Amino acid sequence: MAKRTGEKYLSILLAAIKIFARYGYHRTRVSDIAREAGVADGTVYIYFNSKEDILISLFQEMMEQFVQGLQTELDACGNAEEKLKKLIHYHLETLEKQPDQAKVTQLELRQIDQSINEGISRPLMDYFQMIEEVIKEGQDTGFFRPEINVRTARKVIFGAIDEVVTSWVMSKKPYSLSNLSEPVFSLLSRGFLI
Amino acid sequence: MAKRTGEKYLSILLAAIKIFARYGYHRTRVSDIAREAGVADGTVYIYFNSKEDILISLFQEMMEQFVQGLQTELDACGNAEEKLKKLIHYHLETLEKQPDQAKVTQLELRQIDQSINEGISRPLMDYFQMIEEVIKEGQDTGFFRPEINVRTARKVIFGAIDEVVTSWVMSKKPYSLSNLSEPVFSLLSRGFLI
Amino acid sequence: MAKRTGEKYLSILLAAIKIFARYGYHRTRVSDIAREAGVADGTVYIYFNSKEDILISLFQEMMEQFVQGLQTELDACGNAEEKLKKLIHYHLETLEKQPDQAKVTQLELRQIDQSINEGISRPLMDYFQMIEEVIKEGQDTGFFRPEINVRTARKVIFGAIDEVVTSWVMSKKPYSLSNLSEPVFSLLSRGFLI
Amino acid sequence: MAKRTGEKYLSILLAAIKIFARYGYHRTRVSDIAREAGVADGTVYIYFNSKEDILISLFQEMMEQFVQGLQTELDACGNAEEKLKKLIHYHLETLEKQPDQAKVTQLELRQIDQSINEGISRPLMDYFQMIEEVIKEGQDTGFFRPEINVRTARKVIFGAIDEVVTSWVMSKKPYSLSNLSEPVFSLLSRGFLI
DNA sequence: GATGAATGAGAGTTCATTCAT
DNA sequence: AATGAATGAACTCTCATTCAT
Repeated sequence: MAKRTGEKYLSILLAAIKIFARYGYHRTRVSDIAREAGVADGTVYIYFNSKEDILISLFQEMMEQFVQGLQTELDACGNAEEKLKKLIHYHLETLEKQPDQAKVTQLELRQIDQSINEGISRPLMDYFQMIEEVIKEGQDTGFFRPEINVRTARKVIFGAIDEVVTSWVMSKKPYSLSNLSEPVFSLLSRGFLI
Repeated sequence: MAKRTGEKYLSILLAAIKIFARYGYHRTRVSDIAREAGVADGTVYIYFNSKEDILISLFQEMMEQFVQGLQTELDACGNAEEKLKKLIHYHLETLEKQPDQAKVTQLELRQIDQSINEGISRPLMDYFQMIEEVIKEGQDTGFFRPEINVRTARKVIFGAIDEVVTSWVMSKKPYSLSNLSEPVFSLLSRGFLI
Repeated sequence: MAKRTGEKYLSILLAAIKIFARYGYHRTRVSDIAREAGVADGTVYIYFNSKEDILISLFQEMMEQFVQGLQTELDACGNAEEKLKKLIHYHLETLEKQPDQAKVTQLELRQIDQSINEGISRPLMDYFQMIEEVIKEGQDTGFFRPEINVRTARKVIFGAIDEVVTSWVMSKKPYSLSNLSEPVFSLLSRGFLI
Repeated sequence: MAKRTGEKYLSILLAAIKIFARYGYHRTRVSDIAREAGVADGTVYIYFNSKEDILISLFQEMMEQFVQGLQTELDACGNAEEKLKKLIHYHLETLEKQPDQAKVTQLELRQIDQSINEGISRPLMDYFQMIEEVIKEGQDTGFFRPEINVRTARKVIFGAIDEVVTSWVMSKKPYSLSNLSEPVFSLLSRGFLI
């Protein structure tokens, strides 16, 4: 039923990022988004099924771009170690450059009933998949410890990066996020122990 | 204004954990909680200021217990390495034993407007503090790499554990959570590289 | 924010007069008015900001018509004495012909917090102004006693008429109100003394 | 059921005058009055049947005193003209000396559903009676015009005084109220005409 | 008599969504 | 496709009143 293409689709999406980031998901009215996008309230429902659908679509569009961009970057890397380093950097850098998106991703998106959310978890799965592939490659090529459980490792990596971003968003961003990619990588790759 | 002690305070809190875990924060009506607790709707407002206050108080009570229990455990450990291992294990084990609390902490709690939430971040700070102290101790005693930035390390550790728990909660818990403490510790302490 | 024009605006206003007069302001539910007006509950809030706003708007619309009609009548009078007579008669006659409005004006309107009510006092001021102008004219043309304080005189006149109406409304109207205009005028113009 | 005597009865009444005058009837909570009176919430219900009953009792006590005092004053007057003059003065002076009571009488009392209020109209009737008796006496003794309808005259007199007081209360009392008794009497007794 | 914790009915208002134009 | 007026379900919170102690 939802159209999901066209100029107005984009205006609404851009308006939504802005307004969600400013007021938060629950405090945002659909009419606020419509006004910011310069369309009528009803028009929003030509392009989206619901208010929640806007937020989810937002995330999907972002993830699609993110995953594509990440793939390109990874393809240019020589080995798994480089790839992991690149992945961390790309994640942090992308969100640093788009603070509204970062706010929506780290805070607003989590206000949606997680119980069902196919719409959120599916696009994430693609990213998770990529992380796991990097790990597997690292094991196959003898860079990473072979006894590591891939799935657990992925959770640790993603959780670490995600928390670093969340901290940054909540702290109102007084420091560079992408500068943290090196220490995060170092921690994850070499660990704490001497 | 809110009373915050007494038998009914506890009944309401226990009822809220159960109901929030079952239906989710937004789908829960205050009257649902009141009914489960066996009190009148109005009684809830003698002990709590608002529906949101219930959720936050829930978290605060849980964190207080958690932090206390963790402190006891850490005090019994010989060195920082052990402490870190214990911390990870305690975090996973505690939530595994209280799946309702885990659900509320990992999913429902994040549906509250993060923008203001002193009530959520303050108790977390205490936990963050403890993690950072373990790291510092590890550095002082020569177990952990001294060049590591303590704050970043804390985010990596907490993020990793938190993501492991979230995954478990969302997966409907078909596997043991506490069994993951060993691999998570191994990853964080030794890293990926061979 | 409130629209304040259109067909439905009027339906709601008319419904409100009827229902307020029948049940009283506090016992009337917004949904009662909506049903009587044949609109949805929410529609009321497109045209009015609040339940109180309906009552105040009601009064404002009535006063606007009242003041306009009165002006026309006064313009047709030859002198101040005639004007005062006409004013009293017009006031009593108007409310006698609109018993629902009379009830709302004399009883329900006064149940609103007087502390703030700009919305009530402003329209009244216009009427007070007209009364005072009649008095001044009477003094200028040598009909009325020149030493009389205009403001006090206005209060006496308005208070007298208002009380006569209130008595009539509370007595459930078993007698003609407009028939009292002659004796009221006589009392106010000539006084008690022989 | 209500006790209506005793030390606490009085404390509650005095507290109520103060709080009603300050916050208005509807914005006052029974617990506010109880706190001000230094008693428990439940105690209020030993002495009064309801919140409305407090307000009405307040008025009744005031009117009883008022009517008694007025009677004493009138008894000391030589003739009906003097009595009318005294009555107006006494009314204005009494409320001027008790501004909290004035506020409650002129504004808060009218927020009660007038439709039924026996409790308000009965005490008023006594006062109305007294006014009418003064008028009759004036007619009998040849001071007042005999053709005047007593009831209408009473409404005109009471309405005039009442409006003068209401204006004063709403204006936040920047002028002397009792000073107006002379001009009001002059207007009512001699009228407007030259 | 006095207390105050507990009750629970009650309604104004919001806003996502629809649909006639 | 676009509009925006209209809909009506949904729900938190207040507070007068009660009653066991």
